[in-house]
Amino acid sequence: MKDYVSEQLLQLIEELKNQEVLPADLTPRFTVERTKDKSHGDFATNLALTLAKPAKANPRQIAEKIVALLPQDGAIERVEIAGPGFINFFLDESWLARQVSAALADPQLGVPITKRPKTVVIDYSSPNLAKEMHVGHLRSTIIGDAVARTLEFLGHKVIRQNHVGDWGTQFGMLLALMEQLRQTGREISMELADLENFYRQAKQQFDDSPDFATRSRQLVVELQSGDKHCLALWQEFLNISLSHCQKIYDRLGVGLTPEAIYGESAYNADLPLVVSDLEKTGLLTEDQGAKCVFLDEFKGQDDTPLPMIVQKKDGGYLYSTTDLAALRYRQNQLKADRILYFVDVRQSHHFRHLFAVARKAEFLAATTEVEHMGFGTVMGDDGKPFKTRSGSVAKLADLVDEAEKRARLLVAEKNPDMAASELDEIGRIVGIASIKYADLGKNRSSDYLFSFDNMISFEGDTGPYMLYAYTRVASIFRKAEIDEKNLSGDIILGEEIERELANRQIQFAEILNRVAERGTPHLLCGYLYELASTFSSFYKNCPVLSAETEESRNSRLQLCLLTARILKQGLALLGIGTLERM
RNA sequence: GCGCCAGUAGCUCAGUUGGAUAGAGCAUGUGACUUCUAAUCACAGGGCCGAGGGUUCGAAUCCUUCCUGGCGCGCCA
Repeated sequence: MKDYVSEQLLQLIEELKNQEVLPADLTPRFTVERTKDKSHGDFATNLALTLAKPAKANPRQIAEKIVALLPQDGAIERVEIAGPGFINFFLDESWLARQVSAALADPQLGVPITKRPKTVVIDYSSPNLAKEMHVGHLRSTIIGDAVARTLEFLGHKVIRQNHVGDWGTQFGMLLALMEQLRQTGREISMELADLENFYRQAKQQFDDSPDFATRSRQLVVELQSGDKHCLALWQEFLNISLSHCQKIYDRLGVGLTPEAIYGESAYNADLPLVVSDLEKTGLLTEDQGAKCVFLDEFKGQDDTPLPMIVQKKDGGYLYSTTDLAALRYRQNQLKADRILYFVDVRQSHHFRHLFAVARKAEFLAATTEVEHMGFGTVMGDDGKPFKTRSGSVAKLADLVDEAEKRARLLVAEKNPDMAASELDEIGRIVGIASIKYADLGKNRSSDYLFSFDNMISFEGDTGPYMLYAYTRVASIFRKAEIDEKNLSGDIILGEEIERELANRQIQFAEILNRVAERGTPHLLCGYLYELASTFSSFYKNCPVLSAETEESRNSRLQLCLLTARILKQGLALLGIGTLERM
C-alpha cells in the first residue's frame, strides 16, 4: 500500500514538472509512512514539505495542488492536509476489508512471492568443533536461521552454509589425547560425550607435558599432510562433535542439517590457489616473509598500510585465506547473488577488509551483494559477557535445559492438573520460545542483557505471551466447532479495534520484506507483538462467538483466523513453534 | 595513538534512515474475571534522548567538539 501511494506521488511530481510548478531536474526525497496517531490517518507523506523550497512556495499550498491532482482511488477514502503541510491518507474501510479477505484466501497470507528471486548464501552458526557449542553461538544460529526462513518464504533460493571450525592447530592436542586414551584401552566415544571436558584435559596435558605437546604438534603436521591414521582419528572426532551440534539444532528448532556443513577443512586444497591467483592479479606483496595484500583504503598506525596476510612466513595459511576461498566458492560454485555472514560484530573490520580484497581480486562479481550481518554480545547481569555462576562459558545445552526447566515449572503452576507428559511438551516449546524470542526481539547489532527472569516472566512482550495469544484464538475455534474452511461472508470493520486489527494484518508483507533486506528479525518480533496485543484488546472488547449478528460473528471469526495464521506463520519464520493449548 | 560501536523512563529495550505531542514491556499505583483461557485488558504516574555548539520549516536521528563505556588494530580465529 505504501509503495502504491509512493508510485502515485511520483507520477504526480512529473505532472507538476510539466506544469512548471517544479523545476524539471528535481528528484525530491520524500517518505510515505504509517502514522503513529490515528487522527493523522493511516498513511502520511511529507512530500509537500520537501517540495516547498524548490517550488518556492508555501508547503500547504503545494499540498493543496498535490491533493487536487490525486486520482480518485478505491483504496483511499479521503485525504487531509494537516500541520505544516503533511498530507494524510485515510484508508477506505471496505477496501481494507477486502484486503483481509484476500489474505485469508492466499496461502502466502497476502505476502507476494518475489518477482526477482535471488540465490542467497547464508553463513551462520559456524561453531568451532573442538569445543561444545556455547552461548556465543546462540545469536548467529537463531538470527541467521530466522532470516533464512524469511527469505525462503519470500521466494528466494537460500543456501545455508555452516562454516564449522574443523581445522587448525588445536586439533593436534585433541588427536593426541584420543591416541593416548586408545592406547590405554578407554572407550573414546564415551570420553567425547563431554566435549568441553575433553578439550580441557587435552589443553592441560599440552601445557603440562612436553612430550604430549610435541606429539600434538607432530599430529598437526601429519594431519595436514593427509596421514591416514590421523585423518581417521580426526574424522571420528568430527562425527561426534557434529552430532552434538545437530542435537542442539534439533532441540532449538534450527533448520540446519548435515547438508549445510561445509567447514574450513573443505577449502584446504583451494588455499594455495587463492594465493597464486592473488599473485597473478598482482595484488600479492611479500613483507617480512609473509605473503600479504595491501590496499590503499586500509591504513594502520601512522598511516602505514595494513596488510591482509594470506600466507605466513612458515607457509601456513590463515583464516583470511580460508574466507577468501569460501567467498569464491560461494560465488562460482553456489552461484550466489547475495552472501550474508551472521558473525560477531567485532569482526566487522575483518569483513570490510575481506570484501574489499575479494572485489579487487574479482573473486566476486560486481553485482553480487555481500554483507556482514554483525551481532552484539550476550551479556550477563554484571554487564560482562554472559557466564555461568561458576564463571565458565555457558554451554548452549545447559542454557536450553535451564529454560525448559523454568518454563515447565511455571506452566505447572498455571495448570495444576495437567499430565506430566503434556507439561514436558509444553515446557519444552515454551522454554525454547522464550530464549529465541528474547534474543530475536533485540536489535541484531547491539549487545543485550540475558535474563531468564525477564524472558520467562510470562508477562508482556515475551515468547510465552505470543504463544498464549495464539492459543486463545485456537480455543475459539475449538469451542465454535466449525471448520475454518467453511468460513465466508464479508469482513465488517465496525469497531475501531477491528479496523486496527485489519490494518495490522495487511502489514505483514511490508515487515517481512524489511526483515529480509536488512537481516533484522527483531522487526518481525515487534510486529507480531503488536498484532498479538491488538488481538488481545479486540478479544476483550468484541465478543466473537456471541456476536450480535451472524454477519458480525462470521466477520470476527475470519479476523481471528487471519490473526492465528499470521501469528503461526510469523513465529514459524522465527523458528518458534506454536501450541494449541497451554 | 588510530578506528568502529554504544549512551533514550528506576530496569530491559524500540524508535520505520530528518517529521506532527519521543514509544513499548517490566516494576509502581488504580480499576476490570456468572460472558470465547485474567499467562489478559483498561487507565495513571514516570524523560535535559550523555553534554555543548552547528545545519533547517523541523534533529533522539545529520555535522562538529567534548564526556563516559565497550570492542578492534601484521603472521590466532
